Amino acid sequence: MFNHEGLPPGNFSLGQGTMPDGSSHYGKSGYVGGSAPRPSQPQPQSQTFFTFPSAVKSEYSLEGPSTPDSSQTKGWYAFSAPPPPAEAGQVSASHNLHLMPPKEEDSSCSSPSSSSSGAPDRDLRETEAKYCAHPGPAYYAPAWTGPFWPGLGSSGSVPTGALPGPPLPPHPLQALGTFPGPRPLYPAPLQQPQPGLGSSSSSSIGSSSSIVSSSNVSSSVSSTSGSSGAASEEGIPSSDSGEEDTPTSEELELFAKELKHKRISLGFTQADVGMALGTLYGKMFSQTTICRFEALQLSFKNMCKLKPLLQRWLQAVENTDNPQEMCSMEQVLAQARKRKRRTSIETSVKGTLEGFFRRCGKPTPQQICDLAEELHLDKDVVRVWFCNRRQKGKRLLLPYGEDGEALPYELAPGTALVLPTAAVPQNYAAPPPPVPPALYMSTFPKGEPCIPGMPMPNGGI
DNA sequence: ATGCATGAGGG
DNA sequence: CCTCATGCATA
Repeated sequence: MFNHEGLPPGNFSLGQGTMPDGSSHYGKSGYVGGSAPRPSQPQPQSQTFFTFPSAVKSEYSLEGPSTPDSSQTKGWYAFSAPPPPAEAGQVSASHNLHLMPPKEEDSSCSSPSSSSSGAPDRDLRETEAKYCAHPGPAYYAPAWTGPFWPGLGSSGSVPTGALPGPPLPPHPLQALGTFPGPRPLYPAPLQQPQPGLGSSSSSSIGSSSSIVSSSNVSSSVSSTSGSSGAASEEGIPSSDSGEEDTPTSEELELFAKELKHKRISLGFTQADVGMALGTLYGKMFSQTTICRFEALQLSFKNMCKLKPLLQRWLQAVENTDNPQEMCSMEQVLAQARKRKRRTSIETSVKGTLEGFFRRCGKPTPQQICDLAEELHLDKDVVRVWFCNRRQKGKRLLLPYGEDGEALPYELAPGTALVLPTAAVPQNYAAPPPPVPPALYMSTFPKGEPCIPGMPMPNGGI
């Protein structure tokens, strides 16, 4: 029934066959690891090393120059884990350990909403049933199609007109019109005090604090504002004049479109914009983020937070003679932070994970562990996969209130999933459920019910 | 455009 | 551990 909890951590992947083949990429070694001169970032990496919670954390390795095959160990554990060779576990385990995921039947999904208890499981809405007793309509697919922004859809889509013209406030930025000629990419590489913008700031959209202050960025800007530090607080956001306070979904959507449009017209890439923000505010963003912004794939809060910045950028480029100046530079930062190689999960494995996810969006550590073993993946990989999957689910399904509040509406099983057509960003036009159905079921024996939002008690850590 | 990863924060 | 905001690496 249950399994050993004490799985040898570290060794999942060591097994031989697993990773190597599956994930093809490893060979590439994009990283050169050490050599990079990294600008030491103020990251607290240190702790990482020591913490090793579950022992599995050994990944990264800069495998240095050579790691080729000799060790065959999959490339990534440079210092591969601890040696607890519990190989026995591997093999034998394979059969005795069965993940006990959620019992497929009823328990798990049956009442998706049964959670009525008020459980706010916003995510996992998609969980449905395919696997549940009834074959029902697999809502799964539909789920993906949707766009996400609640308000948007409703509006019927956007008037796509010109923006209402949010009053973009006259900002210091305008001063930018005349930039300091050579825009320094980043004001200050090392020092990034952006506590404000950081994730945490999320809390306050408008209130985000220090944005500008970071550095000289503002050589010109700051001066304008005068009070750099303090000002920052109000500076950016607020001044924007009251409007930035929580824009509606429609506004965000319109803005995103406008941004994209103008950006393209001006010939800028998403990366350029992200960088420009760095020059303007000292907080740079990646192409990824800009892309997601344009596609409305960020959380509502996050969108709200970024909008003012982008808005200012837009104004700046529009007002300047040579926009080119704002971007054009090229990415420089090579983050030398060694990052674990990106794991490439095989499609079939992904399908398995998806199948599991549908029944249980939040597996317990034990389940993760078992699943990892079963799939021959690192436990952390599995854990992260679920985290990302949940995040993705939310991103796509979570409805927002017009005013920005997330409305916890519970969807009736069938209804909600069918998202209202909204202005769909471009993606996901027709999302054929990427998951190959069935097949997986068998894999998981049913164990206890896994309620989507709740961690099972027993699974415990 | 997206998938997987990292890290800060919160519990 | 989880969520969230972000970003590198990739497809």
